[in-house]
Amino acid sequence: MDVAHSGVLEVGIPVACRSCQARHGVVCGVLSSGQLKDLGRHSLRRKVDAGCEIIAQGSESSFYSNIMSGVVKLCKVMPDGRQQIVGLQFAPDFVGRPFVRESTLSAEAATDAEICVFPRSLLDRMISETPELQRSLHDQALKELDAAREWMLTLGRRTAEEKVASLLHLIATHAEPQTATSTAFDLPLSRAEIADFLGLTIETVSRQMTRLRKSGVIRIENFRHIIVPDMDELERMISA
Amino acid sequence: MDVAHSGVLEVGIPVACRSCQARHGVVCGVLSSGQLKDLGRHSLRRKVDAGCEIIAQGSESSFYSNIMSGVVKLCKVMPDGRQQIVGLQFAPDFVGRPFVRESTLSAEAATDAEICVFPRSLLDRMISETPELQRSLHDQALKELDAAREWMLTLGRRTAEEKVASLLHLIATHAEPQTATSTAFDLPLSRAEIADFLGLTIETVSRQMTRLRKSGVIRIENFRHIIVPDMDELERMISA
DNA sequence: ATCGCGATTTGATCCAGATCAAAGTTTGCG
DNA sequence: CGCAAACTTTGATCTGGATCAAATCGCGAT
Repeated sequence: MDVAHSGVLEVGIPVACRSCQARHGVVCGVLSSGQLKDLGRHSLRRKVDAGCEIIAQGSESSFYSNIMSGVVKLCKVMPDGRQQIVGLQFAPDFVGRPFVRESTLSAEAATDAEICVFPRSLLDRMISETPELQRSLHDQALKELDAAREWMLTLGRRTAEEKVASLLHLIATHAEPQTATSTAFDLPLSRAEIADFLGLTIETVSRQMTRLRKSGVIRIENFRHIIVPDMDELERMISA
Repeated sequence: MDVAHSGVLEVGIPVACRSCQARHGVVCGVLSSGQLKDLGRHSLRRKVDAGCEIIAQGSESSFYSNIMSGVVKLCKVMPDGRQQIVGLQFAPDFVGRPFVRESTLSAEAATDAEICVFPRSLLDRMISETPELQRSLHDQALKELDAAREWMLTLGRRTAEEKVASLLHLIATHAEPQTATSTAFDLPLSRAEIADFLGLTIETVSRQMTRLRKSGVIRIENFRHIIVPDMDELERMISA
């Protein structure tokens, strides 16, 4: 995936990583090379393991990130422990909510991932000053809004089988490589996480998965690796 | 509600309305008075009846609107007719998706409403040129994104009773007037629309409504008019 | 007023998906 | 290698909400 497209340019000066122990990152910057000077010393590339919480729900976070590789899940949990994944983000998405101190959701690496971290104060200022950056973040917000609303339809009106098919379609669409019709990919989510994304239980997810396998829509290897022989067939299941 | 806050200023020159038959509107404009001159002759205020479709799903729309009064529902429908309301908008929200030709959802007046209509081409240009407008639309997009994600939690993880309580809470929160704890309001949605917003059937909505009434959380008059004696109690039901 | 029709409520029954329970599988670690 | 803990699948049963089926209510038109 072309990272430069996202408005993120990698500069490549190796530095010690301040926030994660025993790892090192490289500096990266945002948008125009004129601004790289500003940002250079304040941002860094960082590796995070699967399960690592990038932003905690209800906390104030003092930084933003760009996803360089891997998958990040956005999650809301209720006081009694019920939880719902409200979005998946892939490279080169932006993580964090501009202009607002406290996050209403948590962001957690679903797979091992690399992110590029920026201090909030700096980036907030840059957003106000550079219209292209504002526009690029506005575009991503609108894209995420479309995705969220599409998922509301899935959560509210689709059956368990359609939900699972929708998830597979979503992942397949965002995880290359794919041939013309046949697609293979690794699921970035466990069964429990899939259940939390679809508003189902793990048992139901598992059962629908076997159902799709038995009906020939997908093949499963290693729990995680999925093959979709015919994407059209998968799309037909979603009736969309 | 303070409409000027939204970046919309009403100018108040009466003109014939081009798009709706037998009605008349008044010109209104966007943001700074310097730009009003530009926009003045191209936008108009318009009354729409409940049920009127402002933007059709899958169509290209050539205008944007601002809601001056009333409630607008955003709706997605599947080929087989299942449908899901994916958002409610109140004055002074902006309706329409900047920069994208085709809408993935329909916008329909849920109540009689007044909207202020702008030609797309003009506003797209203005958005690019005026950072405050861009910023204001960016903010609304982020607000809608938060609302959509909150609703995903409701759709995926709450029970029917909690869903209905969540809806009442949402409406109560956006429809004044309210005293310290007691609140009264008119529902802008029919039972069928509530069902489509909550991912339930009308029968379940009706049953949960009576349940809330019998347990004393709400009082119902006229199907449409609801009284919440104690908002705290309603909030406790949502566990949020 | 009364009629008629659509919206709402209420009741009876059904079923998709949840819950409870028990095997497999996979992975990491001593 | 072998065991333990976590994850996944499969099975049996239960249940919240859907579906099917009547009433009842409210409202505009005659």
